[in-house]
Amino acid sequence: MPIHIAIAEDNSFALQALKDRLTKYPELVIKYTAENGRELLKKIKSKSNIDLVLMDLQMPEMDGVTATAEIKKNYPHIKVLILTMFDDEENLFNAIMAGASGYILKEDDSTQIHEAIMDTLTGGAAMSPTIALKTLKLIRQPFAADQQEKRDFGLTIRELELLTQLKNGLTYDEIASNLQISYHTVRKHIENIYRKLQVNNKVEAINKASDNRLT
Amino acid sequence: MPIHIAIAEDNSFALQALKDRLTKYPELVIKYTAENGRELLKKIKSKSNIDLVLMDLQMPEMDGVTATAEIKKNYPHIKVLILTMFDDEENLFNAIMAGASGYILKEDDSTQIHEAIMDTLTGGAAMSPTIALKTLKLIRQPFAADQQEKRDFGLTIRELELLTQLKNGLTYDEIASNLQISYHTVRKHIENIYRKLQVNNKVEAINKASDNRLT
DNA sequence: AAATCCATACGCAGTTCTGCGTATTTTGAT
DNA sequence: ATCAAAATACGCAGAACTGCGTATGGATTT
Repeated sequence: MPIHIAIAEDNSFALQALKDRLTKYPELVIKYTAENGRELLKKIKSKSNIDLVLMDLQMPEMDGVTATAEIKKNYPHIKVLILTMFDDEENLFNAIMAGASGYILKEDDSTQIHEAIMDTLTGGAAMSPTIALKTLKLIRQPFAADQQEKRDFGLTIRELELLTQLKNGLTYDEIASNLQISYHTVRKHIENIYRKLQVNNKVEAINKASDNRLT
Repeated sequence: MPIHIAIAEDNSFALQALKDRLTKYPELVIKYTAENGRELLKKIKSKSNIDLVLMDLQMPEMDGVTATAEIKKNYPHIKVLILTMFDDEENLFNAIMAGASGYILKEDDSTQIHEAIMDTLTGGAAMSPTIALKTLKLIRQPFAADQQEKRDFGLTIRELELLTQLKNGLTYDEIASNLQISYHTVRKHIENIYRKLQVNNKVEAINKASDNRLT
């Protein structure tokens, strides 16, 4: 069964190089190409249906992230694979957020490209280790806090104020000035906070407060 | 530089098969093995430092998910790669939540195992397309609206490791011990991190890293 | 071959933080 | 009005951190 592909790439040299690599797999049929996101969207609208888009990120008129978002909004069944270079992680991540199914490197050989396309169309996602790790970390975030029950440790209002100042990275002197109390008082409050939270330094106190949603 | 590895696997046949495949790469040094999570934790505590654990999921006494969580809590610098079969996605996902850096299939050949280990130790994550897609879907839900400007400040992988240790509230001495480098080196790294992030203390560095999703 | 970046390592001086003890004043509840 | 808790305040000693200068070896790039 042929796989219908569209390509968005403004650099004609890169485009040709990519097309050359795809010819090795006859089932990969390039239906049309575009030089930017806006042109791609027009062609998707007017031409025949496609299964997958290979999408560059930096393009004039409309960039790849925006184009990806538009495609997923209007044609959610079309998969988007991002064409990228190693040093473009920021946009790449945005593209994944916008709905891309993964990405391939511009220097990938035909085998790797084919594999990424197949992974994508069979219900997977093509992702480099670096991007994979970023997503793992993001995914862990909201769950980490829910794992343990939250306590309030009997902190007073004033102590919570101090904790907020600590969290902002202020020194004891700065906190004293902010709250209009002496350095010594700041210290005593923080001693009490540490005892209640059972920690021994700023960072631990901040983490524990954050884990328990005290600040 | 040798990579120090521990293995937790209760099936002696599978263990031997894995060890055989690792011998192809002399830099991968198996420091010790364990038949369950509890035994592994004991050995980590009592024996020399390791870089990475290859972890089975189904084990008696203490399963791989629990063991992973324990390791990441107490030794966040140790990477965990899960040993799994294709039909084990549920636990696998839990393991990733618990802090695993990725996984390898029990039937992977030595090349794939080596690649996964290297990906992991150089700051990436080893993930199959199937698992990758699961994480992508999860990640898009809660954070779709979250597109602020993020920078990476040119931090190196090593510096990001240091940042993670800082975030956990460790002292310089503890970090030095965890990463097996001198106290002086820890300080120099942190000085460089502060300069790149343009901050002057731990708390500010941690906040800035967190704001920009560096950790 | 030279230049650059990265990771490693050390010392000095100064700042900031932490634990412990002590003490007075203010506030709120009985 | 009294009692308890909370907030305020001070000093000492030691631990931890920070800024700055310097240096070396390895890896990468030019």
